[in-house]
Amino acid sequence: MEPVALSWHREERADAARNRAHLVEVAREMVAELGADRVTMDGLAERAGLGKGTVFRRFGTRSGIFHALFDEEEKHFQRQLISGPPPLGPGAPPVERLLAFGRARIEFLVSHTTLARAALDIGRPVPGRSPMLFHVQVLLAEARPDDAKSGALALQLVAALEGPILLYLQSEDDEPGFEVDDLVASWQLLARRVTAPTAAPPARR
Amino acid sequence: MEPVALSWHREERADAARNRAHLVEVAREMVAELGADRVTMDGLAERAGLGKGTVFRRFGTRSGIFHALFDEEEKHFQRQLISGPPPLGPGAPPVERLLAFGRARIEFLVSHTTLARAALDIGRPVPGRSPMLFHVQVLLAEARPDDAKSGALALQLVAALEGPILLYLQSEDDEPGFEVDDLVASWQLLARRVTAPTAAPPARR
DNA sequence: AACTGAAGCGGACTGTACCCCGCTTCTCAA
DNA sequence: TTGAGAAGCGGGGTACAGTCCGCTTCAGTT
Repeated sequence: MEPVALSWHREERADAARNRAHLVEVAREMVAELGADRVTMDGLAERAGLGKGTVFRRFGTRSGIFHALFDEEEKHFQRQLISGPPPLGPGAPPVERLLAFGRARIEFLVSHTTLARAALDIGRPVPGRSPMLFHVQVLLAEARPDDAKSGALALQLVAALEGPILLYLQSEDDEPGFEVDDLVASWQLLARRVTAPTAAPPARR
Repeated sequence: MEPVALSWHREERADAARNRAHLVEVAREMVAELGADRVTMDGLAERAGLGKGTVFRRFGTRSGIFHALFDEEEKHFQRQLISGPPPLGPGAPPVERLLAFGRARIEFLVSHTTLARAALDIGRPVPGRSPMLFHVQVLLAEARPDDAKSGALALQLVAALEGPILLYLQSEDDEPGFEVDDLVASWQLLARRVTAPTAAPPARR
């Protein structure tokens, strides 16, 4: 009888895992040293002492590398959300948590802008099942159980949060653009108003 | 006395303008025929009977081509905003216009997704002075003169509108993802609540 | 320990975005 | 009409992302 595949994913082989870890480490060095845009696949492979094929096998695409790097940072952030102290973590009322989330997320993204942007891959868009999305959706549902059924609202709030930094705003140098505090304040305004109890029944039409 | 440069931009030379127009035309054909991702600079140059250098001189970058194509569509859209019939154009109360804008913009982006995405260029982000941003900012200021001072709110609402389509959503094929109607409905909810008269004075803190 | 199929590896190869620079064409003023 | 300088043009050159496939290494099995 042939072995039944219980998990969809066979474990990564030991040497492969070793190489992945090493590549991530070297990549981080190179990003720190040269900036993300000067990191090339060939350069990374060479400096890591591995073949180019290996790099691509591990990360699939150039932005895959930055995605991997960024993901490590994300994990720290997510840990705050699920087991950190309130109001960011559990234990505060949903709206409070939403507001805290907004500030924390914006500050996080601002301090990781280059990586976050380098990790973006147009054509293969951000996975629909992102933890950020889920988090906002849950909080939203707690705060206003009536709406938010489709998840579109959560998606849009996340986009309102991340879009300006990922997509629209000149990251650094030259003119000021927007201040972080403005973004935080106005997202919090948005979140508060969306979750505020509706005074009158929703307008006809 | 040497001539003073009154405008920052000397007019484009006649042959150059001719070439640009021709390139745009050929590019549009090729996009329709092959899909945006199979349009190459060399291919475009060859099919247009021009040198590769010329293509780059005119559009600067690959996504520049799609940007040019997309801009033409945008112009039609913007015309609706500034001189079309209400509620999209002028003549309706601001909140009505905002709601109409949301629907129109989402439908517009959905029907031009591939071009819009191809026009995206990470690294050189969307110009801060976009007409969309301005439009939303004005309507917002009319509806709620008290807040929206920094413009961040308008930016975030635009991001909420465009982000899901440009960045987060799998554009076509496979599973449903989100329905356009969900996006429209929930953005309108967002817009309505943000502009709704606040019941109580803004919460302390 | 030896075997074996799967997983991983390397690096030559390909396609393409973007640069460069000598040559051509335009524009405008005299 | 012509001369001069600027703007535009072409296409070969470069660098890099991503593919391919024959060889090597691993990890269970006997």
